[in-house]
Order: sequence, then C-alpha cells, then structure tokens
Amino acid sequence: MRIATWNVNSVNARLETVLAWVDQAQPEVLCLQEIKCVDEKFPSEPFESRGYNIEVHGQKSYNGVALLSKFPITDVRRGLPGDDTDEQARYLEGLIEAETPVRVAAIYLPNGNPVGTEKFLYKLRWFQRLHNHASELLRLEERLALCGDYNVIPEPVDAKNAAAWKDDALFQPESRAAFRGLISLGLYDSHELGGEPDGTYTFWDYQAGAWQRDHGIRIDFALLSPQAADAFSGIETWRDARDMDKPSDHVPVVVTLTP
DNA sequence: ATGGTAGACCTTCTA
Repeated sequence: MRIATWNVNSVNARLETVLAWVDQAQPEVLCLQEIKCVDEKFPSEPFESRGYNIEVHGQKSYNGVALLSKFPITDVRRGLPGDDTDEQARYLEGLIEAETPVRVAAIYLPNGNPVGTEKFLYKLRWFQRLHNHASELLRLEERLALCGDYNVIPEPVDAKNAAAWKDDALFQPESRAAFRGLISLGLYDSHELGGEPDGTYTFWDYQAGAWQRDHGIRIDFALLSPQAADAFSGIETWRDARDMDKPSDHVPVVVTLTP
C-alpha cells in the first residue's frame, strides 16, 4: 500500500495540479495539508470519481487537512487531543481498512514564526500534544503512519543552507528537540529507513528563486510505528512535482508498505 | 538591508 503526504497550499487553487499528480502516482492513501477551505468547499467529486473515500477536517482560509483512501476509513479522529480551545484544523486521523489495517494521521504542525511570540509557543505546545497522543497510539501496537508537514528542519543536512534558517522557528533548538523527542518514543523516520540521499528536500519557498537555486528544506515526514516499519518497502520524494504548472511549494512524499 | 511569491479574501494575515 502506498501512503502519500502532500502540503498542497490550497486544494481548490491547486486542484488541477493535485489531480494530475494523483493520476500519475495513484496512491491508495493520500494525506493533504493546508487545504485552506471548510469541509463543504472540499472538491470531493473528482476524488470520489477516482475511487477515494474522503475525510476532511477543514477551516476557512487557513490550515485544514484531509485523508483520502481507496480502502474504507473508520475510527476517525478530527483534531489533536489535549486542548479543547484549539480551533486550528491541523490533525486528522483514521484507520485505513486494508488487508492489514493501518492507522494514518494527516498532520500540519504550526509554522511558529516569528520566534519569541505566542505563535512559537503554540507550536511547542502543539508538539507536546502530538507527543502525548503519539505515545498513546503506539500502545496499540498497530501499523501507524504519522504523515505530514512537521515544519521542522531536524538537522543541518536537511537544508541546502542551514545558516539561512538560524533565526527561523523551523530550525530552533526547541523545535528540533521536540521532533527528536517524538522519534524517541519509538517511531521510525521513513526517510532514514529508505536511505534517501542528503539533499532530498520537500519544500522550496516561492520567493527569491529558492527552487531555481535548490534552496530547499526537508520538513515533510512519514513517521512509522515498529509494526509499520516492519512492513516498510520504500519511499519516494516526488521532486519533479515542484516543476509542475502551478506547483505547491511542497512536493509529495510516498511511503510503500507491504500488504 | 531588503525583498522576493502565493493564497484567501476584503485589508491584512499566513506562510
């Protein structure tokens, strides 16, 4: 089973681009981030006609995540536990009823810029909630894939020019420590399982010719439970998607698990 | 030192 994750930067503005890629890659499961619309505005029809079941956790203008699957989706959780007052739509989880079920979460971590503001504190609090929830999920001992835009550059090697990010929320010691802490619960980074080479980035800013100069960063990850890691058979980072017409600033990452 | 781009949408915020 192929599980894709992609921050699309508005599913409606990006619809043709997203569908063109879906028709090419045909993942069985697709996690979308930054759909930037409420549930009712999600363009369900073209995905349903391609055989996807759809779950959406949307929000007006900002954020928003979706989970699409050619297998039935059950046990759906909208929103990350731990703060009932949090109104930002950044987490959607469901059980993919494949031959061997896989629990999949679509995650859009807060950006957190600028550092030193409430936004950065919100990012760290959100990370702590994700840590707590992931810890609970791991106790289930299921196949689990936590997929999405983590908005963290874990290591200098994950940026073309790490020095350029030293004041950015994505590269702060606290952000990087939170990511390491999550991994240390016993998750496996599919990028490392697949042995992808350095320079395999997933995001290039629209500004300042970042793509043309390959000033990229790796911030999109699929973190796997031990049971999912045992079934891991490959990872593809679709760099070419950054060169499509009307590209997202992120590219899709696809993880393959054996049946 | 600054600006550069993209999207939602009403005017500025987010990234």
